[in-house]
Amino acid sequence: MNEKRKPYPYDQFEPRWQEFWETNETFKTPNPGELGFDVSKPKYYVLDMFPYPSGEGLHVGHPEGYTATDIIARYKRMRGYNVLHPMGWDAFGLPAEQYAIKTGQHPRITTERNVTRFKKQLQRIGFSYDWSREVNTTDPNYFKWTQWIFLKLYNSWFNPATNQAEPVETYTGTDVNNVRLAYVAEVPVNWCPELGTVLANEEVIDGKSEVGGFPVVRKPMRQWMLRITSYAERLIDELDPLDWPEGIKLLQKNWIGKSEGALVGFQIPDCGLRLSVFTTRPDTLFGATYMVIAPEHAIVDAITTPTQKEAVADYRKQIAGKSDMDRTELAKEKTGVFTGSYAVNPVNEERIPIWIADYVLTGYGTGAIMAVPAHDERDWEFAKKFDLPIRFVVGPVEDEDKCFALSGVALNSKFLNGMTTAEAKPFMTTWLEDQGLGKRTINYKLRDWLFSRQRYWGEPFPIVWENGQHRALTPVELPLTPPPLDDFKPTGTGEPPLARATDWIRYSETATRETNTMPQWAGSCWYYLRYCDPTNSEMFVSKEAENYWMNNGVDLYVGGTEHAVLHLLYARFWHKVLFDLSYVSTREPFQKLVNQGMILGTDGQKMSKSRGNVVNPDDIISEYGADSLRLYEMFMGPLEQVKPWSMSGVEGVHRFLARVWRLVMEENQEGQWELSSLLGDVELTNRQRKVVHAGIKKVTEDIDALAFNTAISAMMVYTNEFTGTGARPLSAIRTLLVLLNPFAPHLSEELWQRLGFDKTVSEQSWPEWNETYLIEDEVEIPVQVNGKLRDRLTIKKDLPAAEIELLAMALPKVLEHTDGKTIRKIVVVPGKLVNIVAS
RNA sequence: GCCGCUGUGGCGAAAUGGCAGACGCACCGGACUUAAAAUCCGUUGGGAUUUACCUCCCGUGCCGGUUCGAGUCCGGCCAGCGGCACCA
Repeated sequence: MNEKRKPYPYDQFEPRWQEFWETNETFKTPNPGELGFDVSKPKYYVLDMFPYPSGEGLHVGHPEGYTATDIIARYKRMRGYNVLHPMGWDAFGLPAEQYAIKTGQHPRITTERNVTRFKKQLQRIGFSYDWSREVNTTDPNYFKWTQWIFLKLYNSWFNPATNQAEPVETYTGTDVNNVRLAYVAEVPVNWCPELGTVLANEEVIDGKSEVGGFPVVRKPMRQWMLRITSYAERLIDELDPLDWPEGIKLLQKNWIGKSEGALVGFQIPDCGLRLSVFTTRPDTLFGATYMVIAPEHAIVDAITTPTQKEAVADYRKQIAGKSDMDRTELAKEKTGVFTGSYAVNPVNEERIPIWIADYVLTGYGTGAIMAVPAHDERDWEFAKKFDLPIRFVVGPVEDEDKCFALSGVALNSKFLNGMTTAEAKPFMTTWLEDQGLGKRTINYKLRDWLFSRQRYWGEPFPIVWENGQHRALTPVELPLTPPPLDDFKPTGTGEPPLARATDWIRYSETATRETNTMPQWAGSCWYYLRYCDPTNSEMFVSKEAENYWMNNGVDLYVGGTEHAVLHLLYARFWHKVLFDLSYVSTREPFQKLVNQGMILGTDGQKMSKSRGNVVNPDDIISEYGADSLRLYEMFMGPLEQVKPWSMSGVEGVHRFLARVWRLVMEENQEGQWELSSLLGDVELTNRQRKVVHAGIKKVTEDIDALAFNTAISAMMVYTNEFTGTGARPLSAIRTLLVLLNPFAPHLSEELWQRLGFDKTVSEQSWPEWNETYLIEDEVEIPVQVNGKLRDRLTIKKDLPAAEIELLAMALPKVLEHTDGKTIRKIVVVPGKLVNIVAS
């Protein structure tokens, strides 16, 4: 019946300290110019990826990154920084809307309830967020500025001459609507009938929606787009100096997919048109034996001959009915139809047939290719299937029955013959340019960002339509809030749910509102800026606050890899636009990025409800306390690594914290905790002093390197050293509590207070170590024979190499193992080791 | 298929090119206890040999290389995980 006796009373003091921090606003960070701001301190901005407050509540993956940043935040404060460490909610999104569709409950209510729950859960872990800076993307005072930034995009264009965004007023071309960074286009989109909305390419996985896994089909629709492709070059180049994991940089680069090549024009004599293709292998032009264009290509009707008309029409119909997934599944087998027309290869005047095939994509390059079957796998397959000619123009050709897609030496190529691929490429490009047949070009895989959704629970576009023309609202008309609705269901026609709000739509006698909403990514594109100045009603962030906190960007940004190409690319894009328009002071938002590794279930599998292996942080806190949760999440292994959860591991760190507790406290006869009788104001022994200083050094260096697991090991070693029956020096315990504070803030504060030390631990400055205490005058070094450990030698640290050698050679073990052998070499690394090479 | 990451005890892991396995878990043994829990102390990579202290051999996914010396550096594989996937 008795509740299990707790090894230490965390359940009593943890809530007390959380309340203390809240009432005292311990972690409130003033802005420059505000009361309590200290100009003399340097700034540090440490940021978490804010969560989507789902109905499920927090899972143990969240506190992993959040604990890491909290340790850094607390540590940096103790090291004398002004620390910005905020938290907020990325609260627009599909789950709340789906729930609303099912229950009729307004998404705002669901969202508020989830936010409250998330916040409570986070506060139970004792994070040192400045909650006065909390932001919520669904708050009109927040999305007012999301809409405002959208208007900046709408009212800007990318000037290639200056390589940056400028206000549309500087554009001198004919139609500004062709260059706006936010524009409307009729494009083939990923339409998800089940969700009743279109999705970005990034939100479609294997032809299914990322959310829900519903089928997605291609369908042309009128949509809002953001011209992110203008920034492709800068998004690649400006990645270089950032302190990000190389893998993530690479992921972004591959996503943007830059490739250099040439545009080549092919004449079609029969209709007088010219077909332009993109190729990265202009050196293989002599091997182009046919052409392929995408079935959707605009030129198809014009070039199809009467005899092929029916076949082409059939094929196009067949392709149009296929979803992307079907296409992928059928990718193994090439399909296509001959158009009946021929083009002329500009280098050799050869007539080559033009086909249509769905292996050529509309959206990339010009939607047309020159096929060089001898040197391209896909063209090879296609040529084999339809019996088209194959001509090798790069050698050495070892097997005529295989495609040769590598670099080599040009052959059968007239003026290119003998050149290596690397030489032939630029030579041919220059030749084409000189002849007026083509030009050097760079192509990107990145497409413009499909920015509209047919949903209710998102930011409405600050746009009205009049006489078929779109026009921006003025900033004073913001925020534009969504209308109240009873029915949140998709209309099924592609018309967004907002279309049901007939009053809201009517802007004036002649103008109606845009009914699409922005995607969930919108709010997270700039939230880190809002934290700098969260309540500003005049600007999205004041110049002064932005200048101070964003100087050199966010200093540390921690989050999961799943955002490598979505959020992190979008946010960089918006930031660059704001930079170009002089609203922010840095080219890049996030100076240093760290990805925490996923936490798996105890079975080593990804945590999921269906597997039933989900660990709930609330349960861990109830049973072991918040400090144990924090400590375990950090002790599991390196932050960036994927690692499985272990309940006995939690108990392990829990026992460690209990040992720290009993270092200071002991239980009396009545079972009450009182200060340990072993505590004393005693001098440290040399050994203890070394342990203290080595501990400070290790913990400090490990925190700086984000190696929290080894920092915790070091504190365990430290604690074990003083856990004995001997006297416990207060000075050593005091230092331990300071080192422990960023990791286990509740326990360290509680013990600090019970010991009657000054103020709180949070207010202490970080301890320094003294290197001289770490130097031993005697060291034990290994003695090896032929690289194998044979004995050890304890010597004075600065003993000359010659003397070490003598001592080593006199060791019985050494004599034994070198007996009968010739000494070839003796390697002495003073203070490190001796290696005797004998044979 | 391409790109990236990771392979070390029974488990999570640690190790500026220099004593492999710190720290923790689990296991085993001991102390305390009427007993249990908790706590404290100790053992624990594998093998051979020995009464015992000892001593020796093997060992960081596999094969090779550089080096006095490789978990660490280089080359070639293999496996697991993640990303991209007809991008011309």
